[in-house]
Amino acid sequence: MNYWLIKSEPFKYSFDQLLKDKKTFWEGVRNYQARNNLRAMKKGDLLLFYHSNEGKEVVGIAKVAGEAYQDPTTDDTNWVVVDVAPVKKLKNPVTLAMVKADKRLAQMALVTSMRLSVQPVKREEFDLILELAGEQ
DNA sequence: GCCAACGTTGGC
DNA sequence: GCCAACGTTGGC
Repeated sequence: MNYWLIKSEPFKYSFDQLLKDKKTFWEGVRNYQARNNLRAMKKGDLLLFYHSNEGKEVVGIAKVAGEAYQDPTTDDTNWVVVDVAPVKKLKNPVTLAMVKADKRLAQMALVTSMRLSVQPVKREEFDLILELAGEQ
């Protein structure tokens, strides 16, 4: 089981929208590193859902509902999407400021590779985020 | 809206 | 294959 963090601008696709849709395919990734992370995802992997720009916070947990396949929105075979389903909304969103303020999370890609839109998360980091969210 | 960081493109 | 130019992302 692996853990990941995916970013979305809330006005483009928010976690609430995902809760409403029950399932979506994660499209629009046009960065090789992010793409490679998508390809590495396995069904059942857990995802932190981060809102960039507005909010700048982790708002929910989602999971990989289906592994990478050709992005249906383009003919370019370089790009893939994965199926994503909501798990739960966090009681208290974890803001970027909180993550940055916590020394234990200083190594998170969210801090070190700010612009990467699909990034791996360590199990300890995932647990810490849940702790900060008041989920455990 | 600005700008820093960073990834990609294209000329040489 | 280098690197300057350019475009995009995302925090502030």
